[in-house]
Amino acid sequence: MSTTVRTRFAPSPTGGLHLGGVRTALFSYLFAKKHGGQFVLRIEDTDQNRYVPGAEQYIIDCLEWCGISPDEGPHREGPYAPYRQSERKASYKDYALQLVENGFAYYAFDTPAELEAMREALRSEQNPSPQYDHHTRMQMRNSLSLPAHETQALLEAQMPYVIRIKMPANESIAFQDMIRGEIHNDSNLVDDKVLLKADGMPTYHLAVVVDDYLMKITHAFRGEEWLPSAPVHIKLWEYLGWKNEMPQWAHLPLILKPDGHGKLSKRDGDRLGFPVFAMDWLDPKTEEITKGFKELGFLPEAFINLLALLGWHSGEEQEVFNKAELIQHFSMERVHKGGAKFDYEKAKWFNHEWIKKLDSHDLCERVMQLWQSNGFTTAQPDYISKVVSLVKDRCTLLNDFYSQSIYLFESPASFDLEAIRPKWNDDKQAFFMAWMPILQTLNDWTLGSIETSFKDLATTLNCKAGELQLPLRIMLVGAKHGIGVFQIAEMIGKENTLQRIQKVLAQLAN
RNA sequence: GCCGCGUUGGUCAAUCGGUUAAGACGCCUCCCUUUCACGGAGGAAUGACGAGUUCGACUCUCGUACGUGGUACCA
Repeated sequence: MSTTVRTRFAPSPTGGLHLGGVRTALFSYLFAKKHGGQFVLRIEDTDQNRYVPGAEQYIIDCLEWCGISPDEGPHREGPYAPYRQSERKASYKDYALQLVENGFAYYAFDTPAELEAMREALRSEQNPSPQYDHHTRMQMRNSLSLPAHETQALLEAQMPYVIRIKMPANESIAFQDMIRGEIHNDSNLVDDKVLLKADGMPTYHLAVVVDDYLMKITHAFRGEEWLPSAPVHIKLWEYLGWKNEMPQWAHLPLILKPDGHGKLSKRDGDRLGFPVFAMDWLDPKTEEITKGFKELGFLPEAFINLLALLGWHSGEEQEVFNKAELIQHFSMERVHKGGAKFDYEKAKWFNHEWIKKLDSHDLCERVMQLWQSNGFTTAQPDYISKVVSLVKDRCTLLNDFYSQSIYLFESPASFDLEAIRPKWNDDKQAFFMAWMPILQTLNDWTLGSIETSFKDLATTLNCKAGELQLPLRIMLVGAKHGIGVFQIAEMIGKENTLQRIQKVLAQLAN
């Protein structure tokens, strides 16, 4: 018997991947890798009404970008293929029938209208959502309430049916959750969930149990929203005779909206101005684009780092972890029980830390790649490399590199003259007029000598060097920001420096 | 309504019966810098409430409140 850890991520490709989903995948991945096991991707794609084409590939792409690609899944060969629920359709029915045969499930012929009628009849203030359960099932049209020959007749007449689990009465269903410990449920309060739909497709409940069994999953991670249906799954494992192979469960806490309440959803991102998807998602049905962390300039390292710290904590002071460190430090005991509100400010801080932490060659590669894809490719790689290391401290997102360094590549489109004018005078004009020829003849074009010539001249002309620096900055950058002025002059070279000074001097004269 | 899960500053959170209740983000002040940042120093800000157990409770138990999830032929 194998003891290899096998975790799985079972997303539904109905709308893409939001933060909660990626985090489930991440924790599954970290746990599997920590124990030298495999991480399996299993696609939940049998809801034809909601299926979104392209979503599966999108999920695979997101996981790859995050650096947590599954070892097995629809994107690659694996011993338990196929990994798409839709392609496993045939086998689920057999298991459902096996359950019926053993008395753990039954055929139900009720039409949607009949179901609605039952709910309507039983609905009250005390019970706003009546269930199909051991209280009501004998009043419904199913193989439990009908005589055997009638059931047989309906079946032969091809009457549409679903298969429902027969939840036992008066039983305490308990299971062990890796995060929450022992959890109890009263079987009387669990309804007879549909296992096989009228179209022959399994519901999640049946499919996930069958697949986890067949794929030999040892540890199942999912969101806390699945906790209420866990007792159904527990009984299924038991009824199918696989109790000893049941995986360990881990129900991850929810990621909540940063402001109000509730689970974080796609709409919150639009509303509050931050991404909730890993990468840009173009919904083929609505043609709507949802912005992703990647496109907004997040590094995948930072993304998984911030996600890992949302609901998990190492217990030590370290907060910035690379993937290897996450794997090493990760432990289920330190996963939180309570939901965590997402904080975009902290998310950006993580990215900033990662920009500073990244090897400068690596960082430069990524910046160049980004610029290339945006059609901005001007300078030589070694110049860009120098620029990147000079400005990286002031960049929070990868996209900031453009705005933070554009003045090192081209002359500013406009100059903030209003920042200079109030204190501009003839002395300052005279200073720059005198400085230009000095620069012109400066042989050693380095930060140090440029600065020395600037300060020496200021002393000679009895000007305050400090007061001249802001005008010079405006001349070179166009605005009140950027790296050291003399550094800028050195970077852009003598010709550009003189040109920009002249340009502003001319504009000030008008 | 019922059931499940949860609750330490604005946010992420440490603590696993005895601490001045860490740290980080954000915010504020100062320093550095005659730009914007980075960096450095400091500050404000936390145990939902009520009982009980105990010499002692943020920590254990119970209750209440609040939050959140579920209550579908959706996942």
